[in-house]
Amino acid sequence: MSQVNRFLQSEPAHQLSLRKLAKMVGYSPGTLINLFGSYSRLILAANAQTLDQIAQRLGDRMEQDESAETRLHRFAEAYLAFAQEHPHQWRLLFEHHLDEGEELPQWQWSRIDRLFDMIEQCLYELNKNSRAEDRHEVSRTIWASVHGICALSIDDKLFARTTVSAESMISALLTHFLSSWKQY
Amino acid sequence: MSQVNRFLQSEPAHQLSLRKLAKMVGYSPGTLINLFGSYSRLILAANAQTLDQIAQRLGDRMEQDESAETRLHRFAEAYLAFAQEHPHQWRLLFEHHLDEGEELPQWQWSRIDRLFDMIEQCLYELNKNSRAEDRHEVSRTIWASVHGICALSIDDKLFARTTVSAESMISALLTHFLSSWKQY
DNA sequence: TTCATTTTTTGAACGGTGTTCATAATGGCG
DNA sequence: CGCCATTATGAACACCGTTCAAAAAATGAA
Repeated sequence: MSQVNRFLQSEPAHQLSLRKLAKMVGYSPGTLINLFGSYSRLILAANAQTLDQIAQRLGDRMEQDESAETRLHRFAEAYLAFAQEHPHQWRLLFEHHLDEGEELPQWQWSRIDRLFDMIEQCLYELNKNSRAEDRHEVSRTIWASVHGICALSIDDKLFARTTVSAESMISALLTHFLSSWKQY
Repeated sequence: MSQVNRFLQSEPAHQLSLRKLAKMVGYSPGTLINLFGSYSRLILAANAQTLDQIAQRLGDRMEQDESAETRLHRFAEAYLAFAQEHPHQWRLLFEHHLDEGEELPQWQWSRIDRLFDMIEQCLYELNKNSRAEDRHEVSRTIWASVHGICALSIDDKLFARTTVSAESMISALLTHFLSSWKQY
């Protein structure tokens, strides 16, 4: 069902509909719905694919053997780049709230975990005295912060008088935060 | 049209509809639409009210004469508190994308600006050598970061093995970031 | 008050949405 | 071929935001 994400390259998510999608792939609306269970779960499947794309890009960016700190910078830059290149797709990934139904598959969970592990590994290299639980929390803190900058940036809700670049904001965030954190 | 936000206290935004709202306030759907122009603009008006609520709470929290750094902490805590107390209302404020139509009114803009000014004032007290443009960008960076933590926290998308508290994440973020930033 | 004019409100209608389900088409295989 | 199980359909349902001619209400002048 990559047709979903292909649609989202050019049009926002709220323009997409089960019926349009059905016409696109040559199926009846009802067919799609008893294949995925519901429209919401279809979106969930598309989001799973999106997350795979992101995971792969971030994984690639992490393989280089630079310093832990610049690796974190590359990580965040890649994350921002994806959000900027595929804003509709990226937004859908986070704005879709699964409705009391099933949780997302745990192979998805594990893939997310692996990404956080990369961050935590960098944090370990930056401060080998740090406790594992701290690195766990800090990895979430950093990622959520970067995520917030990306989100408000692509929605143009930073309310800046002069347009500020998300790149430099992320860079400043990481530089200052890490410079303090890595010394306890 | 505070009935909108009253509804959002107990039910998510996607459960709300023009027709339900019309029944609630005793008007016909069509009446509401040629009063606000469209459903989207009605939501915009409700969001304006939400932003006023937030602005007032943050403003109150800033009047105390504590140190600049703890004032920033109070600021972020109040922001998080509102998001946690009114998650649907808060989400709608940021997930509603205005559709190619009008911009949000500029009295709204100025109210947002005033909030950022408070942050920038704290930043100035923390580092009087800082340049104004830097404070401008850093205020956005801090706010976007705090916002990201709030957003992922109330959506429960932090993917933490043990539930981590958003409060401590925000506190750590501000502490470490500012401790580095305030010395250039 | 009465009547004409402007403003406000309505409700039916339109095209769209996700979802259900009896029915129909299809595929596999003795 | 005939039978069964799987798969796909499309009409129907209840809802959505939006439009607009007509009706109701408010206004003001005579």
